[in-house]
Amino acid sequence: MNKVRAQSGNAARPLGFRPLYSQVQEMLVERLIDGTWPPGLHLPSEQQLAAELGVSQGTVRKALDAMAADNLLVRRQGRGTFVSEPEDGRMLFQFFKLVSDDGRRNLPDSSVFAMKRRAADRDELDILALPAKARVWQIDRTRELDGRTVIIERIVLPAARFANLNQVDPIPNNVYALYSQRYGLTIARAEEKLKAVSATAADAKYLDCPPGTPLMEISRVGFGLDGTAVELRISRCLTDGFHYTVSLK
Amino acid sequence: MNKVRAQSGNAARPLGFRPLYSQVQEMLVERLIDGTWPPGLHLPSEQQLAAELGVSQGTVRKALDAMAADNLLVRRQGRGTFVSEPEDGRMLFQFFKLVSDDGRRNLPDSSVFAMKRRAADRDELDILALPAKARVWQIDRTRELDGRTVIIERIVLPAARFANLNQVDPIPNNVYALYSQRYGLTIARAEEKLKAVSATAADAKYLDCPPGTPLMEISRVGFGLDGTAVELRISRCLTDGFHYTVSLK
DNA sequence: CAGTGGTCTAGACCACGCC
DNA sequence: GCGTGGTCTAGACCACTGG
Repeated sequence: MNKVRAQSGNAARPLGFRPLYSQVQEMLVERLIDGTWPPGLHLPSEQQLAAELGVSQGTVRKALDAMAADNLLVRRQGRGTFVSEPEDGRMLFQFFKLVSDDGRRNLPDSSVFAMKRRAADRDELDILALPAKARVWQIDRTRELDGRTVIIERIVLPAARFANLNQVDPIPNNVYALYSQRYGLTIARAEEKLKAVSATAADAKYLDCPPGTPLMEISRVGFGLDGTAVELRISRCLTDGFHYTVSLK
Repeated sequence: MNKVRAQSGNAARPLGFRPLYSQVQEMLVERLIDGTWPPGLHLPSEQQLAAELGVSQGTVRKALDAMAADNLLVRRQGRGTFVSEPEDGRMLFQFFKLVSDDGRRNLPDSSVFAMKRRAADRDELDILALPAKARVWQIDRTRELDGRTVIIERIVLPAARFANLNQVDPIPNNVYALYSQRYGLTIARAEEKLKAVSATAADAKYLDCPPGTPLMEISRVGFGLDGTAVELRISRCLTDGFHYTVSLK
C-alpha cells in the first residue's frame, strides 16, 4: 500500500527525473520530522519497509544507507536500524570540534549566566529566516574543559519554536538533547565560520585572560531535518592547550 | 584473469572477513599509487573491469563509488569514470577553506620569499614519520586574496621524496599539482588543527598589520594515497574580511 | 546510435547478535 | 536457530553524452 511509483506508467519524461530511492528517502525523513519515528526507535526491517512501500529491498537499502551516512540513522548488523539519538557518544562529538592538544576529547561542562527574551536583530532575522519583529531567546553561558573556563558562548533561538524555554531550569549541558526531547527538533547539519578575534573586556573577565588575547570565534548555524535554520550560536574560545580539528577529504 | 576471490573455496573463516568490493577497491587504489592510472585517465568501463577482475559489475561499482566519494575518481554519466586531477576546479577548494565574508571563493596568489634545505626538527620527524637525521625542504611564502596579503605560510616537505625541488622555479601557486605532476604524489586527505594566535613582529611585517593582531594558525598534515604523511604546512591568516568555513554533518 | 554510468529488481548466501 | 543487515550476483531498463 501507499506505493511510491511516481515514474512508472507515465510517458517518457526525462526532465525532472527523480530516482525512486530518493523519493523513498524523502518519505522516510518525513517520518523523522513529524515524530512518527522518534529518536531511539528500532525501525521495521528492510523487507517490511520494501513491502510496505511497494519497492524492492535494494531500493529501501539505498535510502537507509544514505540516511545512515547523514547520521540520521544507525545501522547495526544482526540487530536492526535505529533512529539516532543526540545522547549517543558518537553524536556528541559530531558538532564539537575542540580537542585538547594531547588528543583527549572531552565535552565541556556549562554554566548559564544570563538568559532573556528579546527582539531579533537584523542579522538574526536573516540567518534564522524569521518574520519581521520576531522574538528570540538569548542564552549566554561559559563552558569548562579540564576545570578551566575556555569558552564563552551565546545561543540564539527563535522564540516561536521554543515555547516556554524559560521554564526549563537548569538549561542542560547538551542543548541538542533538549531541542530533541522537549521540542522534537533534531539538528541534522551545521555550518561554522571561524575567525581569530581579540578578547574584549567582558571576554577577558569570564575567560580569566588579558584583554586582547587572541580567541577563536566560531559562528554556527544549526539546521533541522527540514533544512530550516534552528539555532544560531557564537562561541569565543581560548586555544592555548586546545585546538579546533578538521578532517579534509 | 587475475581473479580476486580471496574468500571463495576456503573453509568457513569468519575472522578477518573482508568484503570483495573492499579488496577490489584496494587493488584499484594501488593502480593510482603506482601510476598505472595517472590523473585524467579515462578508465575502463565497469563491465570491462568486472570481466578483468572476475567479479560482478555491482561489486566493481561499489568500489568505484567509494573511490569517487573519496574524490579519487570522478564519475560522469554517459561519459565514463576518470582519475581526479588536482587542477580540477572542484579539487582546488577541497583543501582551501578560507572564504571572503561576502561568500566569494577565490584561490590566493602566492609569492615565495625563502626556500632552503635543512635537517628536520623533532616534531617534523615525528609528524612526517621520517628516519633520524632526515632532511626537509622548507618553503616560506605569502599569499594574496583580493590584492591583499592575508596569509603567511611555511611548507615542509621530506627531501627524500622531493628530489631537486630547488630546480623548480618558480614554485607554482598550486603546489599539489606540482607534487602530482613532477613527483607522482597525490594528496588524498589532510588533517588540520586551528588555533588563534598573536601576530609576531615578522608576521606583522609581511601581513602589514600591528604586532599582536589575532591570526588564525592552521597546521595541516597532508597524506598521500598510501596513507603516509607527505606535507606539513603551517599557515597564519588574517581573518578580517575572511573566515574559515566548515560544514558539519 | 552506441556506449557509459545510474537505477531497480529478485534472489542467494554470509556475518552478526540475540535468544 | 532465527532475524537482521551486509555482500554478491545477474539481468533489465533508463538517462546522459558524444559522434
